[in-house]
Amino acid sequence: MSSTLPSTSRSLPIALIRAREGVMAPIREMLSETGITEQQWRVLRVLSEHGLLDTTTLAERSSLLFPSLTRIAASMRDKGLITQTRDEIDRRRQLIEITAAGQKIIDDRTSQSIQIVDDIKTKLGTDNYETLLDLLGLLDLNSND
Amino acid sequence: MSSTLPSTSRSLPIALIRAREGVMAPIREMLSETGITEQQWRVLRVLSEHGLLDTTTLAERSSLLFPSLTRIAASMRDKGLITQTRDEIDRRRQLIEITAAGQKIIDDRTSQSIQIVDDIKTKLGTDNYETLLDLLGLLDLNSND
DNA sequence: ATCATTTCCTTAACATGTTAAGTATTGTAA
DNA sequence: TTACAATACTTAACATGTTAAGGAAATGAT
Repeated sequence: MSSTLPSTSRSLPIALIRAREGVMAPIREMLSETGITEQQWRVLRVLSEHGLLDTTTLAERSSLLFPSLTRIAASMRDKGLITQTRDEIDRRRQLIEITAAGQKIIDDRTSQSIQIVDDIKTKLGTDNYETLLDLLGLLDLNSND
Repeated sequence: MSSTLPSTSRSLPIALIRAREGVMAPIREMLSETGITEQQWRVLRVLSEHGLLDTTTLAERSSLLFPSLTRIAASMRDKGLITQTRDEIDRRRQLIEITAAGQKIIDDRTSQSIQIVDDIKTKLGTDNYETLLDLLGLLDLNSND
């Protein structure tokens, strides 16, 4: 198909990193006053949306590797943002739930978050925004091609 | 524009992370035998394309933060993949260049890299691939909107 | 010339990414 | 029931991401 590598300025991995920087910059700014990281925000969002989850499912839905989530969950438990309990039926499993304090971090920033998403939609155009999500979905390993 | 946050399954930051996973998986597999990381590969690619570069320009073109590049460059120098020299005119600057050993790592894997890119183009379709790069470019902070 | 500012880079500290090895519990099959 | 395999995590070790502080050289204003 091609006979040469694309210029690094037209490289998909680099484009993905830079796009992520652009998207995350305002979110990070929003979170700077909370003392939580972008990853912890993602965990809170997933827990808020799905309720009680085991660690494996939480890792998958928040796109975090297991060892990262182990550390992040410990840190979030210490901050009182989540609770961890053992599944009494399958004692290997750990069940994680958001606390009121964790939910409040989300609730207090919902309108600001919506504004950030809307700014991106405006920048791209809504059609392009949806197209972009669809194309990115095609690259996802764990999707059904 | 919107009144609710998107579901986390339709979140742009998460979609970007997952797409990156999908794109990088075969590249990581390719690099596993070399002992260099995905970031070091990026540095080699940029240096190979642009020749001698100062650290600031190299960081920008390889999309690495300065402190990361400081560590990565030290490690790559120790491995003999790059050389670091001081700019004699502006002695604050450091000039970095790829070595023959570094270039060989690229040369030995060029066809395999092209194949990986082609696989992605095939998966998306070439038009979609170009569209995706263009849309991602719109999200880049440092681009001229 | 001198001092403050800016630029270019390094170091530090902590969080996460990544791979591999380890532990405890459950499932399975002889 | 016992031994082997699989599952659900945890820990370890090292690399990178991220923010803040620091150091050295150049620039600019006085």
